[in-house]
Amino acid sequence: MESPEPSKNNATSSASTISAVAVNDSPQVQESPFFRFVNNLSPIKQPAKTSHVAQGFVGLNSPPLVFTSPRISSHRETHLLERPSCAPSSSQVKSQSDNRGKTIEAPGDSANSTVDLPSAGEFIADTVKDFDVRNNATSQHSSPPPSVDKYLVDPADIDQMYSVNPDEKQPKDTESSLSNLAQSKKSISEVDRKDDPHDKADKPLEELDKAQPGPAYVEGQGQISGEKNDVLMDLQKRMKDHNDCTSQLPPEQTLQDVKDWEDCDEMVSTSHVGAENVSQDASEATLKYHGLRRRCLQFEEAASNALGSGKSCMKSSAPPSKIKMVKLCEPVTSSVFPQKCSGNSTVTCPKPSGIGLHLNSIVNAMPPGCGATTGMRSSNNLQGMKSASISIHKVENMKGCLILSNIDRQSLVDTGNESQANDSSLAVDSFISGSPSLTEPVALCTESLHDKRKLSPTDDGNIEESKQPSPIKKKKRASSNSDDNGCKRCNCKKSKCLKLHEHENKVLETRKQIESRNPLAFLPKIVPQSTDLPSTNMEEANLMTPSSARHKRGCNCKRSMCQKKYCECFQVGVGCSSGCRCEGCKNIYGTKEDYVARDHVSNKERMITRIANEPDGAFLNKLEMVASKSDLYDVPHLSPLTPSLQCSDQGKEAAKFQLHSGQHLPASETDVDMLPSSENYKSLENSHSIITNPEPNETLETASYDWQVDCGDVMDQSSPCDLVANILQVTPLSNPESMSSASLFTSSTKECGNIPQSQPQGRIRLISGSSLRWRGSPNTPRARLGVKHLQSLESESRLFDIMEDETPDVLKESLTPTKSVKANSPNQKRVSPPHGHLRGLGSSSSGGFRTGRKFILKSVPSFPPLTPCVDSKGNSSKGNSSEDLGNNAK
DNA sequence: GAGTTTGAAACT
DNA sequence: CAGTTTCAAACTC
Repeated sequence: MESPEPSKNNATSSASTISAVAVNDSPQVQESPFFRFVNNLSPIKQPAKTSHVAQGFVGLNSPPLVFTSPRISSHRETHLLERPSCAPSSSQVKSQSDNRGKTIEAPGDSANSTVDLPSAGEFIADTVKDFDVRNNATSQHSSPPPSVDKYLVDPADIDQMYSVNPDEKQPKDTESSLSNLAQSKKSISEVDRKDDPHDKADKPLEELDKAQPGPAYVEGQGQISGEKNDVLMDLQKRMKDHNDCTSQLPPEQTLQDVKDWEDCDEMVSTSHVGAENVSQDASEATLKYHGLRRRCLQFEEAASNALGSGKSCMKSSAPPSKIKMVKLCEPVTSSVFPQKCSGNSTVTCPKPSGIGLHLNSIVNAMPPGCGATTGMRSSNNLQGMKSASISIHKVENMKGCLILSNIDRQSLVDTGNESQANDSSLAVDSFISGSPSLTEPVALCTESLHDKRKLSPTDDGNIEESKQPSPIKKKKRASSNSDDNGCKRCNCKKSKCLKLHEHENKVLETRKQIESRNPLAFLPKIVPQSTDLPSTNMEEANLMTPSSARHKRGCNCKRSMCQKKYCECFQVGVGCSSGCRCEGCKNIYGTKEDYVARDHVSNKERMITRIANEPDGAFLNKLEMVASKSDLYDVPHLSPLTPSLQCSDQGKEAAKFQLHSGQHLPASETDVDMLPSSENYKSLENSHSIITNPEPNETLETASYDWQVDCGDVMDQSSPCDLVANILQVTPLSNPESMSSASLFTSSTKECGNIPQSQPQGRIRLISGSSLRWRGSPNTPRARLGVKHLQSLESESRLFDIMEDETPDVLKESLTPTKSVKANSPNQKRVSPPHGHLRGLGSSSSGGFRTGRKFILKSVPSFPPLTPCVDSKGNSSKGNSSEDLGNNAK
């Protein structure tokens, strides 16, 4: 940070980058005619610092080709680091608008404008090219999976990138968050190369603050050609439809749509990159899209934060952290949520889903890069746009991930920067706790997390006050002697405690060493319970007790009964879990004994309540309507989509499996694989009656029967609303990207590992059925259902295996479909799944689902994987997820 | 503030 | 893996 030396840049920058730096930095270059020319172009004639800005600015107005080449190269180098094409695209659009808005304003404020402009302006031209190239390659894939790959980034690279601009990671405004993020990402590379580290740290923040989408932004939209307007309008329409359906639509679709939009934006931006201006209408539409993107991006951002949090968080200081904190808090309480949402994005605000996005942005998105364990979540964040529950879940996960990532970063970054470690911890703490002070030690961070959950949404910034008013807390803090740096002070004198600030350097070194030996060494002890389903309403928020989080290692109390601070679990305000070896546990936050049962029940209740409170009542209504209209066996108009059919089949299979094996599949698994058809859904609803009067004339019927059987148990516990809710949640699963949503379920189920999953299964199944309706593709003949059913069987069996075993090995060992089918299906009719067909649809869906499942599994782990998570990649994800889980468990 | 209790960590 | 020792924090007075 301090010294923008070539050496630093070398890691990420190419020769071109170096050259650019040299141009800017070297006095010779500055004196060169070219440099003069550049400076003349931009109002800012400051040396190196502004130079890059000027370049960016110049690029916008009159892009000198000379700079472009290095930029392009640099940009492309960082290209890998950047997430999906959409992010850049959005960034481009936004950057343009911002730049223009800034350009208008810029004259007055050169410093700020310069800062913003460079990132946006510089990259625009370059990025346009890149995007064009990308679009050629990737635009064709509207499907999420390909984009997911893009998300994969080398953590180290990401770290470097983000580390450069700590400020950028925490945009104050959600509106600006996207643009800022994109800008930051883009600008980071150049800024690092060109700018003085100080500038990086200080100015970006200012820029971000000013970069907020204001009138200037709208104005900046400028003018757009009629065609573009049409396109934008079209997009807008779609967006509106989306919004209407978004809550209803499965995350998958949402993601796809978002991506589509992004692609569209990209297309627009790229095509018009030159000097195009976007009309206000278009801008509005784009803004909406941006809102969606923002969500996605925010997830990414969150992930990025986790990755790069080290520096970004550190210097961002209170404001950014606050902002994020707010976002985090939002999900907790629905009441708060709307307010905050209203401000920024029109599209997402009204719905909790929007919160989810924000949350997602904050949390789980632990992108591949997030520290050692974060990887999975980020992907989830990206995907889990819709359900508030998902968002909440993500938020929690994000918190954990952020913490972890930050911590990890601490250790990792510390090596390079001593101050960073402290800063990162602070950032983490501040970020999590939302306390502006950034004074709490990392250890407290986890507490703040839990406390937050307890806190009312209104508490926003001051968690500390709201935390545990009990004197104990204060005492603890006092004892901990957390200093301003966020490092926990202690009185360890004989233990060579690394916490002692006196030995900051030693601490850093030691940490580094320790980290090298054990990457997870500095992970937070408290891990947010991934199984906890996100809560959209107050009830759920209330449910978010500290017990929702668990001590990573668990306590070993034998005398204190976990009622005193001797107990680590109690200390951090979390309930004891199965991992605890305490005796006579009486932890007020939750006893070990109650942990399993309570968790299971709570998850179920949360699901129900969330569904009931789902803001998107329309969606539920639709589902109900569809269900009412369609008969179990006659649902021509409802025509379940092919995926749904598969799902239904799968669900049946799952049900069969349960019946025979007696094992309960986690709902998440079934959710992922199964897209319940309307028929199935209805059958589920009528499961009881069906059971009594089964009419399995056809394979489909049989399947429904099985479902019913399985659902029977579920139905007892879950109301139709649950089914609907489950369906809603499940729906997203159809898309691979939607896996994030699915991940919620999976995660919950996973953590609940000990908990009987009978109910979850039923829910899952039900969900799958409902999802079918929702998605209802054009009519699908029953025959299809039969075929798909077979396919679904395979997928289900695999899912079963995966779900049953939380361990990665199990996940890897996808059960052969035949195995599960034979054992499970009471009705031998469907036993043999058509492999070919499955691979076509099912496998694409099932395979994709698998992948998605895998993703889910990964996302579930509270800790980010050390290796960059490959969310999109099923196999890798499986292994990683499992590994992560194992690590987390440990 | 001193002394005791407690659990974690390190060590054997 | 179990037992012991050391240590610092939590707790009590």
